[in-house]
Amino acid sequence: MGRIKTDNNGSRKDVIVEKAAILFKEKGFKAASMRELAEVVGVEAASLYNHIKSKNELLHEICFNVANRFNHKLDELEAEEGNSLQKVEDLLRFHIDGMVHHFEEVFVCDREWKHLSEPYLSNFQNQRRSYRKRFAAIIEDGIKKKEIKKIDATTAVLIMLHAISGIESWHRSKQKIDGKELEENMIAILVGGLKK
Amino acid sequence: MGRIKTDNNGSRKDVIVEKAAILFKEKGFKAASMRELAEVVGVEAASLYNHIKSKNELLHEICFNVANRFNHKLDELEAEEGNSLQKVEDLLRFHIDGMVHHFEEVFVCDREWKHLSEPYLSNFQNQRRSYRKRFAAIIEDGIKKKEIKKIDATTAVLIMLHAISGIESWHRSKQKIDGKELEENMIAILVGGLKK
DNA sequence: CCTACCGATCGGTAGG
DNA sequence: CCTACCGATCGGTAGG
Repeated sequence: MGRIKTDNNGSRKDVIVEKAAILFKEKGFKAASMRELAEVVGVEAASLYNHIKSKNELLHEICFNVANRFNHKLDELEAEEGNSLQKVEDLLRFHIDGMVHHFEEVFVCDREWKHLSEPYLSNFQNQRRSYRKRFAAIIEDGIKKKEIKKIDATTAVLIMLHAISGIESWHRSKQKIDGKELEENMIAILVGGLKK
Repeated sequence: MGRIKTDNNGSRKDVIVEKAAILFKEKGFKAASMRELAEVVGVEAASLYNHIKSKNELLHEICFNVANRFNHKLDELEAEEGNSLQKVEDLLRFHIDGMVHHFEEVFVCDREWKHLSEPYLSNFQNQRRSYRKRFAAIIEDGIKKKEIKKIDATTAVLIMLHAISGIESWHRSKQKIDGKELEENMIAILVGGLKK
């Protein structure tokens, strides 16, 4: 029953989520209205609800898409053997790449997750806390192995993740340096700060 | 006419702005309502308008208070002679101190300035751009004098300012390390990343 | 500083 | 996918 037709809704919903990310990034979740979103998508506001359940669903779709990608990357990294400093660099490059190439979703996930509704909000906060702990554990491991200078790992994680979210300003700037060059500069400074 | 009485409104308004900063930080500017603010202040919503002109006025009061403090600090720093790396460290410590001790206002200024109304919005964006350029100029000066490693100064500024805004997470965390220790760790990593 | 209230806009639903 | 519309809530004002 509807086996064939329902799947066609997939791409339509994807477009809505994608446009929502752009809109939420520009105006903020609360300030963005469903009527504006409808206009961008090219339908009446009421029609959006044939594809989505609520405005909140759009936000948690965006946030969990992003969170899942990062969690998956971290899973991979933890499974690898090797130098901790190299792992940190690898993860940073993944984050930088995310900010450069999936800017809107990552930005919305970073800045608008507070507006998630329960139970998604708690779930998200737990995942976020866990992610940071695992990231810090890699750094601590590196400190133990004398590959990384002795610093507070939690603070280091906090610095790195937020530093990367600064790529927002890079997107906005006019005399943009090249994305690859941005990445190399960020790595030089951030990884440089960890070296002994 | 009203020379004496009008000044009494000063402290009352200050309380409102202060409470507004806390509320805007917690819920975001758009999601925070004047009725909630009134409740926190301890009056009816309508009574707030005897002290302020609009919700927007609260936001630009907060944002420009913060911006003025930072601009003033930078003025001082530029007037000094001395080592560029030291100046950068000094400015970073000022920013860290701002995030630790004037958390709500700085946070709101950082994250909610987009909701400023014209002409304040344009004014704010200009000030912000100018501030970053002046900060970058100090770093470039340090590179020229071989006090700082050769990196893109604009990227460095972007990293530092955003890294510091990460202190938000520190405020939220339970097993908080000491404020002073946080500062030293941040300086070690960030300034460490600039050293040759 | 309060009571009473306005016009605008919001997210979302009914029904086709 | 649209027209028509609802209840709730918003920022703000009038008048005392």
